[in-house]
Order: sequence, then C-alpha cells, then structure tokens
Amino acid sequence: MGRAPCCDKDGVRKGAWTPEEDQVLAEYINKNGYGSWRTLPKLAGLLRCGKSCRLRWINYLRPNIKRGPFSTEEENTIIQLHGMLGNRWAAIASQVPGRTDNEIKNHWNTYLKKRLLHSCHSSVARQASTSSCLSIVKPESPSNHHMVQWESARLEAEARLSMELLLINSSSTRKTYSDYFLQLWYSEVGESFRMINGKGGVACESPILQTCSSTKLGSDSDVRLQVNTISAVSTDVTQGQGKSFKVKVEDGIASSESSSCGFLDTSDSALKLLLDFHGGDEMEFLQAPTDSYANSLDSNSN
DNA sequence: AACAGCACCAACCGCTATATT
DNA sequence: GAATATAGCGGTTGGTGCTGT
Repeated sequence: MGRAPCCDKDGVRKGAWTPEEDQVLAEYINKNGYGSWRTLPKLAGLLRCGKSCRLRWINYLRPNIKRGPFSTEEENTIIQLHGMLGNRWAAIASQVPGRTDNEIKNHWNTYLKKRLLHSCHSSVARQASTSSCLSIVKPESPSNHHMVQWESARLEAEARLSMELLLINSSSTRKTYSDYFLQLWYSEVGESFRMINGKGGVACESPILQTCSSTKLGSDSDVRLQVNTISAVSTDVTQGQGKSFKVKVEDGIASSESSSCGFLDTSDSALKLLLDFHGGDEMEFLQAPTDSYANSLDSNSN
C-alpha cells in the first residue's frame, strides 16, 4: 500500500498565491486555528493542497514573520549554527527569531555560501604556499587549529543561545541557572555539543543524566562534525566508560553510528564556559571563514 | 529596444519522522 | 507490531525582475 497523496490532485491550484487566497487562509486560521492541514483547504474553501496551505502560512502569513534584508548579526548566527548543525534549516531557523527555514535556506544558498566561498578563494590566493582549501594535514596541525576554531564557534553560539534563554525567561519565571543550562543542554544544539565532545574525550557531561539513554541521545545520527582537514579516516574512539563507538570521518563529515551511553558527571566548567565565553580575536574567522569550512561548502555543493 | 544570463525567492516535490489506528 | 495518516523537513524548480551586452 503506497503512501496516500496529501491532497486530491484534481482541481487543486498550484503556483503563486493570490492576495485573495492569502486573506481566506489567514482569516480561517486566525478564526479556527489549523487543526489538520489536510482538511483545512476544504473547510476554508480554498482550492489548495493542505501542504501548500501549511507552507504559505508558515513562510509568509504567520504573525511575527520578519521580512527584509538579514542583519549582520543574523548572518553571523546563521553561519555559526550552520557550522554546528549543517543544513538543518529548521533547527537554525528556530534560533533566528522571525525568520523561516525556507528564508534562511534561500539566503544561505544565494548569498552566504557564495560569500564564504569567495572569501576562501581569496584566502587561498593569498597563502597558496602554506595552507589551502585542498590541504589535508600540515605540520603545524591545522586540523587541530580548525577543531579549536569550530569548538569556539560552537561555544560562542551556545553562549549566545543560553543568554537569550536567560533574557527571555528571566522576567517571567524563577528558574535557576542550571535549569537554563539543562534546557540548552537537552536542546538540539546541546545534543550535537555532547556527541561531538563525547567523541573527543572532553569532559562534558550532563548534570542529571546519570544513566544511559537509549532513545534521544542515540537517535540522531545526523550530527555532523565539519573537520574538513581530515579526509577518509575511520577510527574507533573509546569513551570513558569503556564503551566504544565508531566514528567515521569521511570527506569532512563525521557521524556517530551508535552512541547510546549518556554522560556521567556534572561539569561546572562547561556551564561556566557557556555563560562566560567571549569570542574575542579567535572569532575573527567567522568574518573571514576558514579554508576548511569553505572547502566543505565546495564539496557539499558538488 | 531586444535579448541573454543571472540572482532571488516562493512554492513544489519527495522523503522521513511521528502519531494514530 | 504493522499499516496507515499526517506533519515537517530539506532539496530542487520555476517564475520574475534586474543587469549587462
């Protein structure tokens, strides 16, 4: 039995939405909400697929949608989060208020990616004899350097997110710092942070999670570590508890194939890092992206 | 003025994850 | 647990407007 179509194909309008359709959809949702996107078009009297209605609402009609050019801060946030999360536009969009995943994706593909690539190629031209987009491992261990840079980017982004959480919630609730830290910790961003650091053996463990969780922690094998100076390396990494899992690094993408074990002890230093981290000079590479990152963009686009 | 090439962005398509029966 | 329905996500496409020749 195949998957049922999301809507009847006959008599369904496609293409650009008219202002009249927008008005009908917006009025209906404002009045009734959107219980089921599948049935919504019929109920609202629209000759549209439910999927199309959902997209139109989410990307255009929804309240608090911010339109217009992206600010530098928004762009930096997107760049940082993309470095951490890859093409997970919905996750990125959730940290950029007022912007939709579609908008961010478009902006990335049409502007940011090109800017980063251009920046990389300029950089390559300047330092062709030292390191380049095509370099793999150099004597001064640029791979470690890139690791540090990415770690800094992650921490900076997480610090920003944690501060946002604090600002958002401080006036209305009385949660503790550790609550916010936990909230961040169990977020998507925190998850990638844990997994990545778990691989590297860095002490970075949940304050509460004392037992292995076989569900959430191990569910997302899509966490990507953009270590583009390493190519086609496969290695076993042993975790502190004697459990091991295989980390495969291939063409700049590392993925965890199994990571069912949780993390053991509280890390006040990790909390401190998140709350106190200041980017400083080390964050300059975000303005002029690293060769390795731009290289990953190159390879991803091929 | 006419055309081609390009950039941008809204919308679609196909797939996966999750919920429900 | 299997089958099915639905929501959501990310990649891709197509229309439109701008720019250069």
